[in-house]
Amino acid sequence: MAFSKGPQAARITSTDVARAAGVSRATVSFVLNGTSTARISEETRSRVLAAADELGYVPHAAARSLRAGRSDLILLPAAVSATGRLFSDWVDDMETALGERGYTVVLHGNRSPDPVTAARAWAQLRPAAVLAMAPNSLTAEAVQVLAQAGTTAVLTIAPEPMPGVFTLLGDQSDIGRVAAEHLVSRGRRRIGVLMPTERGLSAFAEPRLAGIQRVATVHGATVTPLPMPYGGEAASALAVLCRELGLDAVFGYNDEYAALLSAALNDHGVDVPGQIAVVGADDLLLAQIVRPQLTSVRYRLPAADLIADTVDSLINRGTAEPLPSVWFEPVPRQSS
Amino acid sequence: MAFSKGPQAARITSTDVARAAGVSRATVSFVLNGTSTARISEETRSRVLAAADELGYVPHAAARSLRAGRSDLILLPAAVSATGRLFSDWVDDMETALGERGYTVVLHGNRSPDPVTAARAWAQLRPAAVLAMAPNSLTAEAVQVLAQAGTTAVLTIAPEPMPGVFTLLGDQSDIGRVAAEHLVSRGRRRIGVLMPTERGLSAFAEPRLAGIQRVATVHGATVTPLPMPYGGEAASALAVLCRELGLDAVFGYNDEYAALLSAALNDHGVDVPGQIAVVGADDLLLAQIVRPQLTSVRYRLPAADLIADTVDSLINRGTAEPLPSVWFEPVPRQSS
DNA sequence: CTGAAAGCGCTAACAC
DNA sequence: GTGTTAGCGCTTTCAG
Repeated sequence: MAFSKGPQAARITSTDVARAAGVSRATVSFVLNGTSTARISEETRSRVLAAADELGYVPHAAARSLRAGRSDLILLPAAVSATGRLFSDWVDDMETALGERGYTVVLHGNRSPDPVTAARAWAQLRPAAVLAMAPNSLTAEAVQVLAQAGTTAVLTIAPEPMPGVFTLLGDQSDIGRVAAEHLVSRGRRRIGVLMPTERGLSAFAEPRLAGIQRVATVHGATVTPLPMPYGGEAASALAVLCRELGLDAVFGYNDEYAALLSAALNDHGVDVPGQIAVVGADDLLLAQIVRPQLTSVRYRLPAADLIADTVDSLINRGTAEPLPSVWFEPVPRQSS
Repeated sequence: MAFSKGPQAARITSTDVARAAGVSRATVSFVLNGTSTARISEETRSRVLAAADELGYVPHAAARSLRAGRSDLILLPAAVSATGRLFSDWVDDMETALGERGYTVVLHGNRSPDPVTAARAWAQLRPAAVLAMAPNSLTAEAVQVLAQAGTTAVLTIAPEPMPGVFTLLGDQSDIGRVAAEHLVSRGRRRIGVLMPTERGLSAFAEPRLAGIQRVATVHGATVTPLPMPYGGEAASALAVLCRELGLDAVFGYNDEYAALLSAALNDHGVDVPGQIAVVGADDLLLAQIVRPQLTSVRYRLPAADLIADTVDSLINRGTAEPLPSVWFEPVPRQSS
């Protein structure tokens, strides 16, 4: 496709609007922001609005927040690809809820090697709030970086409260714990744990593994970590390995990986759950689609509206009421 | 969890760095941006760098781009939840590829009723580029809004070139066409078309339906649109309806919806593909996991690196070489 | 009720 | 080589 740039369109600023409406820039600002300290006549008001509309004026967010000293940007660090449907639906709801409260939500795919580097990248944008939902995405130093950039509304999920951060109490290792307790109660003792090799997922996978190991130790079960990239051949190879190792159960990291492995086991003539039980996590619809239907671990976050109110309060008052913990429960189905 | 705001951290600006290093703000700027017009002594350079590091200085992106008249922000309007794995992997690759080229990629979940409103929301951020990959997310007027905001690097996918926009040639209706041709060649004549009711998806679903209708008309097949929300009960109800309507094939919108329906058909004793053939789209791994394995339509986008180069060229030179079209092909499996 | 004026933090001519 | 200076587009006192 041939493509060449059209003529550069004129850049419209509030000065242009002011000139067109025959008022000062200050008046334009008052009208457009509905500032109540200044009373603007209805006639002036509509003239300004008409001029802005006519010229196709769009305010410059950067200039606005630079001057105002606050921004309406909320940063949600998350790699889309590392996002199951459960979380992405929640993100969607958060965007809606925060949008209704006047914020601009933006997802920032996080390619940083460590929390401080990541925090620096976020801090450049001077967001009003950062919602760091991935485990271990924050350290004290990272929080400090954000604070120095003026972002004091920081929210995260962690096993215990982090200083200076609004912490949603929740522990990924509980997912492992719940899954392991379920498997052990079903008599399984040789548990494999699928570890996805995709970047960004080990932060979730490691604690899940740890949770399983804790339960296993108590009940004298063995735990074997099984690295696996998301793909059919890898799953097939791993299915063979599972049989060779004589495992009687696999925790599949989440439903997607678990379903992949379960199908591969099936292809290799391994009966699920007869020979090997498989448990996933996230309780995606996928778990109900596949056969055998997949046992899963569901987690629930507080409702988006509740969290949005919290974030809003954090931004405006610097403090917020505690929220209920993140909460995990097993959903037994055919695969275990 | 109780939470209260800690002490407000001091805001560090380049002035602070300059003072700490005993130089002017200009010198700080030169050092930090590696501006080559000014020669800075190695000694000054390292003193500035040390001071910046010491103070934990993070540049203010808004101030920077306000002054420089250009931003390194690239906006990718996309609702995470409306994103299949195929697309989200591509997004991930784009973030990496553009990140390597010095850009900050940000996803903007698009809750706007129309393209112009959406464009206005994007334009507020004055991005260097907008990658509007969802069909029909752009109109001439929306492009105009972006151009007035200084965003001339706009990329989209559309059936034919849009003026002022770098258009990746590709037509969602081809997905429907490919699917319908496949079904017709297998002797199917009573085709149902699953239409997801989730917001944001009709832009994809409508053209796919249109593509199917075109093929059906030619071959004397009937087409029945079947609205369905993403969920187990809805799928179940629809399975019953499919049987009642005497359909012999269903195009499932994409693999996720198709798999859901296929499982529901199975639950209701309908043989797939014996009685009803099911075809998905996107060729997700899911299609290989489910039984019967799902026939799908795969599409391929040009490689992320290629598109990143195009975007870079669009930003810096205002023009770019044509790219290969988006490309669709059927992937026959057991379900049809 | 409206306008003049002072910056927010930063960059890039242009001086020295 | 390094510093001075003039803004980028906007908000917000403070006068009138």
